[in-house]
Amino acid sequence: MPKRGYHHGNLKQALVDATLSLIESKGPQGFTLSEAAKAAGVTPAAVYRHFQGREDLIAECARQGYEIFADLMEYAYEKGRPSALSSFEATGRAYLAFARKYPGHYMAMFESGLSINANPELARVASRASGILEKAASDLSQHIPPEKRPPAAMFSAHIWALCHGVVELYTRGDPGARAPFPPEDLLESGIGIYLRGLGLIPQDS
Amino acid sequence: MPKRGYHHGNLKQALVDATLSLIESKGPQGFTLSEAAKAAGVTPAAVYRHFQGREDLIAECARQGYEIFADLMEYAYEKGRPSALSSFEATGRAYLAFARKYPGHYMAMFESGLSINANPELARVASRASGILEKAASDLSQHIPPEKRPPAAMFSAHIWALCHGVVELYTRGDPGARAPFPPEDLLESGIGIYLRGLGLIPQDS
DNA sequence: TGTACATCAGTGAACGCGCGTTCACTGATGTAC
DNA sequence: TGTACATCAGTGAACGCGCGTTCACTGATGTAC
Repeated sequence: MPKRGYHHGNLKQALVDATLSLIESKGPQGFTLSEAAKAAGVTPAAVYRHFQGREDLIAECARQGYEIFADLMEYAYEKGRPSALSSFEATGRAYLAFARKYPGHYMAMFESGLSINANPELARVASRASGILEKAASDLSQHIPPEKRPPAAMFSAHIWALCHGVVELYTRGDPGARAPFPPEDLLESGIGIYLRGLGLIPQDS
Repeated sequence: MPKRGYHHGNLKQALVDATLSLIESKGPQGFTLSEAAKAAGVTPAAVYRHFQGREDLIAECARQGYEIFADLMEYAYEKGRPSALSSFEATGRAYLAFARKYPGHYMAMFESGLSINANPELARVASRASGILEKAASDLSQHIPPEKRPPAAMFSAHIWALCHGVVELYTRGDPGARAPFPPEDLLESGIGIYLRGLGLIPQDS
């Protein structure tokens, strides 16, 4: 990061990075544009060269997050093939891994309260991410007899909700949030029981 | 609410109520102490007669929320008896119903970022709430053969996470959050599949 | 019933502060010739 | 290679604003006698 001199060189990304670490430590509403500027070593006014304001800055963090997230999900999905089951399980694991590894991005995406649809670019990249999980769910649903097959969108929503709940409740380092089990184990076992309920894993395994 | 005159009469609760509706509309970090005071028809300084500050005000909202929440869960649990299964399912439904009916409380409890353990009274009432779900899970686990019985705390955590995920992802009126299914149905079907996976509901129902 | 007095909830002014945003500017960089 | 000039990223001062918090105060209420 060549920061010396009058011109920063790569201020836009430096601001995003500063914002990400502020979000991580103080929450998406817990910091100011001025703080982000200072953290990037720059005057608050300089931010306006690259972003329309605070909201826009957070949106860019979320956008980059969705991009990374979708890539990870895609990679997990591909790697699990050709087994639909292992693909599906891998995407669940990837979800949690992402939340762990990129907490700032995760919070910008899911906890900042920004409206996805207000920003077309954001909507596009977000739907790329969710599309992959839906694809994995749809592949998997082929293995359920048609007459008792629930809509793929439904169990992709179940898994998404379970993943999100585990992240929010058991992953945060909040003093006071006691995690009864490691989140990874919790998610793994939860998904296992769920898939057994769908008849996709033998009952006695 | 007798508000006329110099003395308010019930300012403490009026402040809590004002805060709850501010949280509901602007998020737990999206309002100021001064706004809450103004909404209650009072000078910001008056707040300090009843609370130590903003944080303390939110904590009281959360405390009242946990109290209501625990009562609802308890009621649902009792009402489902003596069937352990129906008790368990009822607590899941109660969770979602609470989140829907008391969004301000819910956000103060789960999205405000306040540390439960920093406030002993808050920790006490919060554990009363989670204790009920764990009890329901423990009752239910008696119906699983001991050798394949997972810890009750584990599947209470699974259900808690699923409930929370459904609320966060599919209940919020955010423009852009399309809910593929009504949250109630999503939760109901998710829990159903999960319980089938545990062998507590016949596979072909 | 009336009066004196203690209590205490809420006031309003004051404080220092950091915010977001604007603006004319400055000075580094890159390019044309 | 050198020079003139256009570009534009970042500066720093300024603005009006609302914040949280403190303080001496005021005036309503309740109670003792």
